[in-house]
Amino acid sequence: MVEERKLAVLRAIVEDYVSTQEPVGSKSLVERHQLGVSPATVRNDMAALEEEGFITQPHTSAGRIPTDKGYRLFVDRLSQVKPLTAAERRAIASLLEGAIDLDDVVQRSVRLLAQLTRQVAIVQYPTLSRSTVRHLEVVPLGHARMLLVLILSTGRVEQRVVELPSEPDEERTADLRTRLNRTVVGERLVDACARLVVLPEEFEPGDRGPVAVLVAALVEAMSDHRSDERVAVGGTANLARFGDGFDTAIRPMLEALEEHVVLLKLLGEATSPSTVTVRIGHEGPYEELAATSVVATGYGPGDEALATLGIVGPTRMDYPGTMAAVRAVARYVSRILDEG
Amino acid sequence: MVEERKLAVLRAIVEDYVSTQEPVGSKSLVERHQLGVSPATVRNDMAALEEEGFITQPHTSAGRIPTDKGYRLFVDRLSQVKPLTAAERRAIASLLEGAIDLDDVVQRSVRLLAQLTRQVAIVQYPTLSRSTVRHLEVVPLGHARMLLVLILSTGRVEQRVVELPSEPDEERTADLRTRLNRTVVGERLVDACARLVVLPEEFEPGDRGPVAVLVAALVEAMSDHRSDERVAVGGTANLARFGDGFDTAIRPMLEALEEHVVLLKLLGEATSPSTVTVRIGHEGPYEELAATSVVATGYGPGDEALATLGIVGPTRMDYPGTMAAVRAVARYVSRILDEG
DNA sequence: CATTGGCACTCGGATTCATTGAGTGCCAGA
DNA sequence: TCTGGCACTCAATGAATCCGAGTGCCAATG
Repeated sequence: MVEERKLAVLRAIVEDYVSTQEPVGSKSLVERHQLGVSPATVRNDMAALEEEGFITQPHTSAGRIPTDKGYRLFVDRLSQVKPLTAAERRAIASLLEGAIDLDDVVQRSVRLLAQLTRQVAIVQYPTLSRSTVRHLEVVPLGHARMLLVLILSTGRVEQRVVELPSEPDEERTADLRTRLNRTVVGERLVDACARLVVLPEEFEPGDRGPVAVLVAALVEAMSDHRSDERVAVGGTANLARFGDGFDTAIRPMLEALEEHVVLLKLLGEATSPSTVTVRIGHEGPYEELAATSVVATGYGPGDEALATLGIVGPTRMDYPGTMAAVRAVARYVSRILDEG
Repeated sequence: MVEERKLAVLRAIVEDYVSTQEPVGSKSLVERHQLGVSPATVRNDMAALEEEGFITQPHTSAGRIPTDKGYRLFVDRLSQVKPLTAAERRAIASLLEGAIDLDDVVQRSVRLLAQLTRQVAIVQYPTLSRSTVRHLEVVPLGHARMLLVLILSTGRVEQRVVELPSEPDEERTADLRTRLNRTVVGERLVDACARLVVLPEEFEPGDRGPVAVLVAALVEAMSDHRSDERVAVGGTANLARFGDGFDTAIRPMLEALEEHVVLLKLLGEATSPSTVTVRIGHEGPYEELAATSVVATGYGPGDEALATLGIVGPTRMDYPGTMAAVRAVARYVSRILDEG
């Protein structure tokens, strides 16, 4: 028995099963692929593959389907990168070029990814932790209320309204604006936070109270939004194509899609845009989603992974194609962030 | 034949069908309700109701199910307002009290509505057209770029970055800020737009260019966001409970949920918070959603309908309970907007 | 005249049973 | 090591049957 052919058989099984969604038998295998051997030989290989846990039969007298372990081997060693078509590349470029701001980029990406892969797409909004503060504006609203507007290098704008113990006069406000900006502009969020918390000490004792209130709101805006990271979801209609295990598989999926925390955990740690992470079935963190796989990667300017994007779909999916699409979108988005 | 009893029969049919999800026959009807007549009599009534188009049989020798027309009659004349339980009232109050800003109110409402009705909930973000301008801030970002921050009476904040032909000096900026605020503060968005477009004429001919650029951005921010109204969606996992017509009904639903324009059309015109609109099956604007009903109502401060919220579910739903929940949430949200 | 009990009739859904065929494992032979 | 042959398994398919909930109609009744 040739080891190499055994792997070829596994590859053929995965490919056939993904495209037909039906258990594949030895006969149809030799018909559809040039394996150069008889069905009986393939059967021997299949028996061995099953022994090793790469494939399994749903019931005796049926063809084989890949196990999670089988998909894993396929993804790691058997699949070739499937280049996108020119049309697809153009579609990506033209759709993303038109974006007007950061949020728009994210929303377009999610739609794009869903269309390309025909799966449910998830795009995390860029994390703020790595970005820097571009400007901080303090706007008095009257009645001792202040609007804080935080503008970040990624283009994101955060705002908070805070209530002060008393209405500060115009001069104090201007002074505050200057000093706050001097403290945070150009700094990374983490550093900005660190410098902010000690800022009140530089003020007159009488002014420390109000300043502390402002600082607290700012620190909250910065760190709060770092943990409570937002995600965009698209292509949920593709769930309807899930196939057989409909209500068993779709229910937990719909629930997961409502919980952004769950989605973030699904996407996992942001990796470099050139590395695509594939998590197959049980490898994921949720037992209820054992029938789904995640294909994800990081993205961000300058090859630095600011956030994660990816897709979720049935374990039985076209991994090479999906991985290519995910990687391509991540690269394009990264490039756009580079320019912005 | 007593006309009144016929209606009682229809009511009983609707109630039973909604709770059991199965066609209801004459015998089980008299068992479960105190109609005081025999099955044979009920059969006569049912024949009449079918003749008039209020009920139908899926196939001969089966029980009856209500038609859209039957549900309509039920909703209009037969259903009683089902008061919420004390626990539900408390849940609404406590969940909504904790909201920190407008967006948070909307997001909490959508979750609340989904939980109460166990349907897919949709809440439109309050329309800006009726709200007034509270403050307008102009922040120079350097490199001839300006940040415009628009704060509205509803608490919503819109921002735009505009690029000017040249960097204005500090004095000009301050002057601009003052004059812009004098023009728009306190005005409704529509009026603010109207006054803005003629504003450049008040400036020196040389300054009109930059001012016009700013005005254009502001007008865009105001009117743009009026048409491109946003909606929040929640409780999609409830789609999994849709029942039988799963993939026929769920597919178009998932697609609709991705298209906010479609959702807005589904919700329809905002009505007064005290009026709950019910659109049953074919009464809605989309043929593909003929198996779904919409229960919606307007909400907003001071009984003025700023936006719409509601739920979408199968025609076979608990209308009285759903209507009560929708109305209750709309009232609570309106009250909160009143205070804000 | 509305109501009721009786009765024949319908027909979808469940049950059973036989058939089919794709697919397997195993073995002897090339 | 591969192959053809062969007996075996078992899900899926379809025909035949049964069951019963539910109906419509009618004659009898208060």
